[in-house]
Amino acid sequence: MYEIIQKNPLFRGISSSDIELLFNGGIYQIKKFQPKDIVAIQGEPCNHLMIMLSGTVQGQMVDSSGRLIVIEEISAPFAIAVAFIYAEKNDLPVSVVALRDSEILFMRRDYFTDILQQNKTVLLNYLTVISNRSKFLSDKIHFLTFRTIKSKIADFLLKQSKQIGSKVIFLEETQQELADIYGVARPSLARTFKEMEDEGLINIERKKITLLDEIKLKRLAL
Amino acid sequence: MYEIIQKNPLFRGISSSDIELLFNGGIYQIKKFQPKDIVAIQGEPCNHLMIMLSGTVQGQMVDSSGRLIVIEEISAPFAIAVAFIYAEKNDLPVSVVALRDSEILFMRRDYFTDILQQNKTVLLNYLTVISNRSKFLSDKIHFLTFRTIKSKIADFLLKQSKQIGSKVIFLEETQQELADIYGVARPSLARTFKEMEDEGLINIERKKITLLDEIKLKRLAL
DNA sequence: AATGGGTTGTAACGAATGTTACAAACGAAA
DNA sequence: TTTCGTTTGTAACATTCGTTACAACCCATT
Repeated sequence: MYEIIQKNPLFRGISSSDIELLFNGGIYQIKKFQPKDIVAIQGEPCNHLMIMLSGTVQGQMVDSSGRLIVIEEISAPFAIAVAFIYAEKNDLPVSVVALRDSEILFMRRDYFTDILQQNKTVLLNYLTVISNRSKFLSDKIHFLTFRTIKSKIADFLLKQSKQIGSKVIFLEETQQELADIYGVARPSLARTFKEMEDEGLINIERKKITLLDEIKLKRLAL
Repeated sequence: MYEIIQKNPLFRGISSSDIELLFNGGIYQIKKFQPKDIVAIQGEPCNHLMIMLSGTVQGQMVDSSGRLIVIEEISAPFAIAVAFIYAEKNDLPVSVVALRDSEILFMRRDYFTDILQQNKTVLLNYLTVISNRSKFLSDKIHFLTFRTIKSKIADFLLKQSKQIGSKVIFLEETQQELADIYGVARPSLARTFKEMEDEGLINIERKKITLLDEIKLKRLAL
């Protein structure tokens, strides 16, 4: 277990033995979840730090018409709800749902506060993690403000392409999963992909997408 | 100046004299801005903490079609960019524009880090501030995922009403300003207001809005 | 090879929103 | 009071997207 925790950004640079010392005294609890189990519910207060020990969960928001929007996926060794436990209104903004068999370590905020005060490295790590988190959320807002689906797709494809360093992208998600990430309807997504192909921006062969005109794509994504 | 800084949530519970000590040694710089002056530009790295000493600024995002989205307004004695200075990719997600004559204190991240290490109260304040910030951004995302303008308006009116404790709301913003906050077109906003009046949800007399059917409004806003 | 569940492609239609334009109403300053 | 810039109300039309439905396709299993 401590090897996994050691890989968590919060405990970067801390030795296994130090982690063992910090976690000593039964200050945590480990729960197991199966796929589709609900780990935490949108709107409920969040007083625990949750560290993924194995598996994957998904942060989901539901809007007024019942549409599902996937905010993010989190796998071991990362943590959930890091940024909320110290907020004055600390109710969770998302529901957390297990995608696979998962083990999650729960630690009460008080105990985590003790760790922060005991260990300066963890504290500085925490500052970085929570700042990155704000950046992530801001980027998400930026993404959601794209008005057209075409802009969202252009942004998504360019980021993917940059990340893997190739103009040929193999999609790992189904159209439905992409649609949930974008917060759009699946057929609308497919239609837009086709329009972009017709316009010569990309080439699509099922899951394989080739970027043909990056200049126009960049213009679409700002 | 120190009286203003003392009112900033980061320095809550710190005495004026202690603040004077912390800020001693020319570790900051004060700049003045006039309305429409640009304080910081979207996409540029952000290595300074900025504390408003007077005036008001606005955080704005621009999307691919040139639409302006107002993320927030910040006035003295609050701070700007608190949540980003420690992020690994610390480029600002918004542009900051002065709305009124403003004085802003700039402090390099290094110096602020020193303060965090010197003073535990400031550190704990910082954790709360940055957590609140994440909560704010998440709420913003939740708001942006409302698909219809009607839902956005319902959510906005209910929050306003709850805040002032009255069913009668006097709008402080122009329609254009509201449209920028919502990320919608101004005539679309006016049309939707009218539709909601036709449906008996609200009553509108120019800037005065009366909530008539809170149950249906709540259903719209989830 | 045949079957069946899931994924993708596509079309028709309606709903929501954006765009543009202009008139009416307001309010501050002359 | 008049004037002028700003704000609001409203309409017509275009665009984008959602909804629903169904066929084509893929692929793992039988």
